[in-house]
Parts: sequence; C-alpha cells; structure tokens
Amino acid sequence: MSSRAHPGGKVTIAEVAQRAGVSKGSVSLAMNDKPGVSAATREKILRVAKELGWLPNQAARSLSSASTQVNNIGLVIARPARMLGLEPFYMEFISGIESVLAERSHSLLLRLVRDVEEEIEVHDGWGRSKQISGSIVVDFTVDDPRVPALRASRLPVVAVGHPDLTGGLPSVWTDDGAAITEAVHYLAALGHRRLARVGGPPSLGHSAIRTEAFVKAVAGLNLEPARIVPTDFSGEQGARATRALLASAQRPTAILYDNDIMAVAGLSVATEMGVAVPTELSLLAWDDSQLCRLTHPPLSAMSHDVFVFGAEVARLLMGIIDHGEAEAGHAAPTPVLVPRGTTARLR
Amino acid sequence: MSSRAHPGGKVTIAEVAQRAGVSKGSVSLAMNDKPGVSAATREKILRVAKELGWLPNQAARSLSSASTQVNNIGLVIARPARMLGLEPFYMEFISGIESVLAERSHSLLLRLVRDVEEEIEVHDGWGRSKQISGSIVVDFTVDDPRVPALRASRLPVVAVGHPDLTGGLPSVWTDDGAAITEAVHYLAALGHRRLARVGGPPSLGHSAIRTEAFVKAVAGLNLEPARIVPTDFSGEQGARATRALLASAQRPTAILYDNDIMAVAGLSVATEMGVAVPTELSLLAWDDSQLCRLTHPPLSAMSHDVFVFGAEVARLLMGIIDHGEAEAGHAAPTPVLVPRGTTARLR
DNA sequence: GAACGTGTCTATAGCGGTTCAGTCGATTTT
DNA sequence: AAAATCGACTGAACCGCTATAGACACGTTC
Repeated sequence: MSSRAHPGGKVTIAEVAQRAGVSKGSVSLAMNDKPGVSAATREKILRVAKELGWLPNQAARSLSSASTQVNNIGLVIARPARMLGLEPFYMEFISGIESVLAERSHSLLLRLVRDVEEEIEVHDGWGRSKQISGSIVVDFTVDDPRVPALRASRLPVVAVGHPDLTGGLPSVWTDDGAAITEAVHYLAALGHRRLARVGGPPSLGHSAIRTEAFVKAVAGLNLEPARIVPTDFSGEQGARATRALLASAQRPTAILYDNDIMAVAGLSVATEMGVAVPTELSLLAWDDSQLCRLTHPPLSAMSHDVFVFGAEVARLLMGIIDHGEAEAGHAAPTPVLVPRGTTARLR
Repeated sequence: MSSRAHPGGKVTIAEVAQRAGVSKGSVSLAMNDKPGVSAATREKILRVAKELGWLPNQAARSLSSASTQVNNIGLVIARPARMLGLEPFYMEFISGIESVLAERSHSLLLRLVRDVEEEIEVHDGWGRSKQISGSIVVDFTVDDPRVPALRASRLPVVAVGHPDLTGGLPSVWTDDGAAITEAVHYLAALGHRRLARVGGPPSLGHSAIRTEAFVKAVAGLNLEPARIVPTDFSGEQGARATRALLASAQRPTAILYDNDIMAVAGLSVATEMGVAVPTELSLLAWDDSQLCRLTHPPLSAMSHDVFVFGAEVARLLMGIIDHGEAEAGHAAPTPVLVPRGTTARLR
C-alpha cells in the first residue's frame, strides 16, 4: 500500500504520517497540541491532515488513552413511555436540562426502562462503555438500591430528591414537606376540615415524604383524619381516585393532588358527578404547568418552575464534572401556592 | 447488588478467559453468540463474566470490528429548549420514539442546537465517533442542506417530512395538504368565507406545504383571499398573530392554527377582545394534545396521534438498521377533523 | 575533547477486543 | 485400519491511536 490517492476510503493516521513525511507519533503530537514537534512540522502535518480530511478515530483514541471525552449526560427513567408525553413535568424538566447542556455542547442520553434493576444495568453499561460523562438520577425510593451502585461507579451523578433519600449523593430537591404544610394550612384556613390527598406510589420517596408531611399537618391542625389514595400519577388513576373519594360516605371537601394531570382529571370527575367546584369541593394541583390555567375554573396549584429546576440540576452536574465533587447540592425554591378558581372558603 | 467486585476495577477479556480456563477468542465467541464454542463452555464463560461483572469495552470492540453495536438513536432539534417543554408535540413524539426504543433496549441521544450548521456538525461527530447507530431528522426546509450531508454519511436515517423535502431519504410524513384541504372545506361548509392561517416559519418545509394547500383550497372554493401570518410556533406569537388578525379591518371569521399551543393562546385573545367563539369566530387547532380538551369551549382540532407517529418513525428506523435500507418510508394516517366547541356555523 | 543537555523525531509496545488460520481429538467414511 | 470430516478451541495478527523510551543532531559546559 503506497501513496495512492486514497479514493473515498478511510484515512488513518499512518497515511497522514506518510504523506507528511513523518512518523505516526509526530502526527499524534501535532494533532493534540502537545510539545515535541517543531512549529514548522506541526503546521505541515495539520495541513496534510486537513487535505486528506482526516480526523482521529474516537474508538482508537479512547482505547489507547483510557480518557475518553464524550459530551453526553445520562438520564434513565423507570416509567412507561406514554407517561413521558402526557406528564408536563418530565418534558419541562428535560427541556430545562437541555437548556444548560446545549450551551455546553452536550447531549442528553435518554432511556426508559421497566424497573430499577434494568436502570442499574443500563447505567453500568453506559459508565463502562464511556458513553456518558455524568448522569442525572430521579425517582428515589426509600433505601434505593441505586445509591450504593452509583457510589461504586465513579461516575459524576446528581440525584434529584431529598437528601434523606439520596444517601449523600450530590442532590437537588424541593422542600415538599414545607409546601404540603403550606397547602394544608391554606385549606384549613378556608374552613376545610376533611382533606384528602391523591398521591403517587408509596414506594416513591418524594411521595412518601409528602404523605408524611400531609398527615402530620392535618394532625397538627386537629382536622379529621386524612384519606390518602395512592396512584401511578396517570390521569386515569387520578380520575378513579377522585371518583372513589367523592362517592364515599364522608366525602372530603378538599383534595390535594400530586401532579397537575391528576388534578385536571379530578376536576372533570367532580363536574361529571355534579359536585360544584369550588363551592362544595376545593381542588389543589401540584407542579402547575400551563394545563392548570386552561381548565374551567382554572386550577389552584402549588407552583414551581420545573424548567429552572431542570436547568439547576444540569448546572450542578456540569460543575461536578468540571471541578470534581465539590458541592453537595442544595434545595430549589419551595413551591408556591397559586390560588386560582378551584379553591374557596367552604360554604 | 451485583458482582463481587474485584480490586483495581478494570476487568478485561483476558482476565475472564483466564478465570474460565479458555482463550480470549472463545470468550469473544461466547459473548457474541457465535458458533464455535460448546454449550457447556459458553455457559461457563458467561457465568464467569457475570461473576466478574465484565462487559466488553465498546471502544476496543468498535476498533477491531469496524461495526460498532451501540444502542443509541440520535435526534437533533434546532429549536430553543424552552419550546421543547411547552410544545406537547415534541414530548409526545419523543415518548412515542422511546416506546419503541425501550422494548429494543435502545436509548435516545437528544441534542438541541442553534442552527442547521451546528446540527450537521453534531451529526457528523456522532457518526464518526460511532455514538449512534441511526438517527431521526426533523424540521426539513426546502433544499435542506442536511439531505446531501446525510446521504454522504452512511448512517441509517429516517426523515420526518414529505418526500418532496427529504430528497429520497427514507421518510415518514403526514399528508398535511389533504388535512388542510379538509379543514378549509369544513369551514367553508359552515359558511365562513374569510379565513386566516396562523402558521409556522415559512422556511420550514411542512409549514410551506400547508400554506400552499391552504391558499389553493381557499382559491378553489372562491373564498376571499386568505391571510397567512407566520410565527415561530410559540404561544406568544400565536397570541400576537391572533390579536393582529382580530384588530384588522376585515377580520377573518375563522382561523386555522399550526399547533395547539397557538390555538389555545388565540382563544384567550379572542375572549379578551370580546370576540365570541364560536358564534363570531371559529378556531381550529392542529396536533390536538390534551390541551385542546381543557379550554373553554374545547378546541376543535385536526387531530393525529403524535405518540403513534413517533413510534412509527422509530420502528422504520429500527427496520432499516436491522435489514438495510429496504423501505422508502410511507405516510402516516392523515390528521382527522375533530369538531369541538370552537367551530360553528357563522351566524 | 569528553560529558552532558536539549529539542525533534522515530520505533514500538500496548489499549481490549475480533477474526481467522490452524491444531487437536473424536467421529464418520472408505 | 487409514483417511477424511467435523466441532471445539487456541494463538497471533490486526484495528487506529497514544505513550514512552531511545536515536540523533546540535549546542554547552568543564
């Protein structure tokens, strides 16, 4: 194989070296801006490389140098695909992340899995094959098996969840307990004494935290014992839960939902069952996407900026990747009560 | 949880081979389900590999075999991050894609960029470094510069857009022309003679196609010349466009929007300006996410299942990756008119 | 003038896999 | 019984690059 004009075929460092009349080693040095080649030689090499349209093969490079430089951030979500599209939370969260990644020329490697075991597996695979330089982890449970797994891998990680759940991993979280307490106090102030909560799966850490705060706040105010209905966050289950609550003997006069999808569904159910909102029943949503402003009446909600939250998470991760694990994380602003048309004084 | 790790960390094929009492070659064969090892040996090798927690190093693998097997699909979007979270279309589209990828253990590599040049660059980088095994490309313009670039790279690709725009790349598209025509005929049948369209950027191919069909349908029915207002698809611009249309001397009696966000915003504007919907003004949305059912009155829309559409795109791409470029693509079901509360006979 | 730096550049040994020409028994064919 | 066939398995040659020890020419220093 000699200096044939390399038609269309793959160019390698060897060919560049030969054409430039130097060794492969010199080409490598020149391409990586390392000392050891004279300015003249370096320039010549770069010229030839450009001429041949050569770019170093990433695989070969990372094989020999161990240090791969990929610009990908991982995100594994253990929920059904359909939910991603329907839950405004995830989209806003992801777009917040992307807003930070984009300005740093990073991409998001997104994967949906069935369960935590698969999640750990995927994560491990990504780490090993060096497909990501860091990762964002969500939906922590109590004693989450991912915590030890993530500590073991040396991959930079930011956990989304309360420090109680994330076992010392750098975290960003919202103070759900405080928000729930505010919500309960607000409803109590409106005269409600029989509250219910349509929450997420009890296994989910933040759902458990909210439930606990809810029960505590209700007890603290001497309200009637609260009913908690667990769901999978879907509109269907939100509707079903609402239907069950409203059909029960001592139906609640106020319901607090764990996201806005379920609140929207709950509002429809109330209407369909002839329960007047907000005169007979108050509803309070969580997350507060644009959905809440569109219903009739518009939904009162515990509002927080999920886009900014996602961006914050990404920013922390980039910081850790750049400067090592300096920060331990921090809380994001507590959700704020935005009263609209679905909460009112009990008549 | 997993394997007893093993000091030092990095496990290589050599170690697995030694521990299993076979050669590196056999391990490779066993791991890749290739013939040449007995069932017993294969099983033993796999056991040892799992025990050591070994997974083949991607870089090494792709170096030697040229054919890398990464399970990532690329998607580059040249739009601002904020829009991703707000536009139900993208989220549904992405979750549809994920629904197919998940069952095939694939991930989505998602990147937001500023412009087409950057998009080509990113794409090229992904291809070269073998980070993806295929890609989905959206938002085609007329004479899109990505078409030649994509043809040049041998990467499997599915284009989302009408064949007129995608220059022979395998494509999936919706017959927007037919849908627009149906919409116009419907509005005309309700007695509307002064229509307007709030569309996307004219540079965008599918937007241009819709505009052309719109103008043609309007002309074909001898309606008054139609007004077209271009936007960037955002709610703000949708509101502004609607405001301008309604404030004009000869205001239209029906407006057709290019997505549902703008239709929702437009409905608010009409209400705020005291224009009665649907008695004085009919509004027709596009895409039809859950938003359309929440407004008051609920939005009539040209409805199509974006989730299924995304899944279809992903399925075609997986097919091409598996069996080579067999299919040329196909049209997805044409959007269907769903009349709700914002369209009515002109009184 | 011998020993020592110094700055360039070369040769070569890996990195961790895949691939393939062979080796080696056991089984089948002649 | 010898030859041919066959499946299982090995050994070594790559893949394209980086890292590093050494070769070489050219001053310096003592």
